[in-house]
Amino acid sequence: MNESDTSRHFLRQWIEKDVADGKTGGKVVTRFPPEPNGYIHIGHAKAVCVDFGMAALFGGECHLRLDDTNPAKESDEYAENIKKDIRWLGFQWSGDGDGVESGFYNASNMFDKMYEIAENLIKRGQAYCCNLGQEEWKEYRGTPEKPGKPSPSRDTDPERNLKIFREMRDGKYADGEWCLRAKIDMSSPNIHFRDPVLYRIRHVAHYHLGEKWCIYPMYDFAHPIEDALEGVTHSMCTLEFEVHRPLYDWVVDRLDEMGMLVERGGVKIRPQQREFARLNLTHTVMSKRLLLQLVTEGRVNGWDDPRMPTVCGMRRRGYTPGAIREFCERVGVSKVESESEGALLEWCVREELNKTALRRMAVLDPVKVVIDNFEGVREVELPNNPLDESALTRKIPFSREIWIDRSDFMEVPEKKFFRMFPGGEVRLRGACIFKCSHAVKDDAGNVVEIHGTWDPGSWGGNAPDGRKVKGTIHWVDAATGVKAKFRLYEQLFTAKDPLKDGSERFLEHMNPDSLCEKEGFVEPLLGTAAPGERFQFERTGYFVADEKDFSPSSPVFNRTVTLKDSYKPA
RNA sequence: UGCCUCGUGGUGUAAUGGUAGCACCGCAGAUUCUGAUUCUGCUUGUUGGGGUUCGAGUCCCUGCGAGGCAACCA
Repeated sequence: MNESDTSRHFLRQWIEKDVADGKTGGKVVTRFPPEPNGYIHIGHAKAVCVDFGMAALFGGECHLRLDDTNPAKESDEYAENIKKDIRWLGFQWSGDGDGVESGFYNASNMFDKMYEIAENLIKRGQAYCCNLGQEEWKEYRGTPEKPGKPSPSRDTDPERNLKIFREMRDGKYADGEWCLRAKIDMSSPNIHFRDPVLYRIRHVAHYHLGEKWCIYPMYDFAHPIEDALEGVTHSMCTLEFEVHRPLYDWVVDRLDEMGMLVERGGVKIRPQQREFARLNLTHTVMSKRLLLQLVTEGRVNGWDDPRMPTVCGMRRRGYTPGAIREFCERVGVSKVESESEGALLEWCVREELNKTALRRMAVLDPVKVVIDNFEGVREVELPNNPLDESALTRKIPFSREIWIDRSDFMEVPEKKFFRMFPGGEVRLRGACIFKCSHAVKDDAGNVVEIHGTWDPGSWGGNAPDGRKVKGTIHWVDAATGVKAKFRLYEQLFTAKDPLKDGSERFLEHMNPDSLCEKEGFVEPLLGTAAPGERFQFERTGYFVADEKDFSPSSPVFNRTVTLKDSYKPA
């Protein structure tokens, strides 16, 4: 990615201007703030690319901050996997790798500061404790069309508020009994200004801090504080937070009044929030809740199921970090809610793998071919990657009996089928020209064995008389081929938008054929592949040795993506 | 019917008052020992109406459409 390739989208122009205006104190600082309550998916990957990408573009830094302000749903397992996935995507926060991790933050590490700020707000008469119940709360808040009305506690004096707030902290009250609210404007057209809740009581242990707190800050209060205290200059998030922005600015203003904004290069750093459209992908769902449902109901085999849009799922599928980054670059950044096509992601994957994946031959649905006039064993030499000479070549044994794919044979060829059929000639990739004589069938009419002869003058693949053979098919030597399992993946959902009938009915759109398991043979070399290693199986697709289930004695390959196929029977 | 945001080919995005461009998808052809790759060509677009301007996708007004906001979630 160089500068001219990068789109000059509105966020970039925004930051450019702030840098020019000297607002950043010499360093652009962004942040990626996931909540550790699930695995990150391709949608988060776009945010990671934007957050880390913009920082890198301006020579600044991007913090990884776990926004762990709601202990009810968060866990260390999620936290660790988020870090792993971001590293895998190819991004680094300051100090990652040398154990310092100065660019890594937990929101929960700022709880002391947040509490102090909350007390300050109370003392300044800008926040108060409120004990409205759920129902009353709703009634007092009003609706978007109707202004709210003040809580009876709105004008309690700071002294008493401070006392109650400390009692909240000390565990004197039950969940929901009291909360701390900002004192702003109950009649604002923006509901987030109607005295929003700043702190709520939650008698729940925090995965990171244990029992230290029983009150926890709300996102709208915590986020601007985190940004400000970390010296973040540009805080980018998704569109639904646009309405929260005035509140974000309100908190930053209060921090400014309290003299709590950090200074850098003689400049007071005022964090600013801007919003861009989240990534949506066709034929999948992106909501953490729905993905969790797929996992817990066993509709897929875990968060890292290769059909999942999670980063760990895509990794297991064989997608590359580079392809994912390229995809995020290509879909662009804007404020238009849109749905990108999965085809573009697949194109990015093929684009990279075509250049880098070693070529191999694998037969997924084997049928035996006997070359009646072939004797002994010969060796075929083929390039590991015809696009990259430095990848060198490999040698593959070839003998009288081989496996080919069932789909490469037709007893009665249709028009424009130029693979194997009785009476026709086909090239066996890298080996020779073969003329099929007949097929042996079982009682049910299934082809069980194909016979024919080779042209002894054609070793290497070219006819001695220069005659053209249009079709070339792949094969695996039966004597030395290695048995292998293949997992063929397709879209998890048949509908472009699985949520079109509402999220409660999205399961109805699941693709029953999203996973198809096959058993066949691969060329001998593949028995020693490393888990996670990616290949192109010629004429078939890109595959990866499964990172969990592959072993030399029982090779398992996941299909990453098929090769483009322009074969259309006439 | 409150407030906020957004409408450019099938999809995603560019054009920042001056020739509507790029990519993916699709289609057609060339090359090819992968029906892949590569190469060439093609189809398809500014939400309607009014206004400002020499000139509007861009600015203004208005209609239409889409989305967001009424968790003590993030």
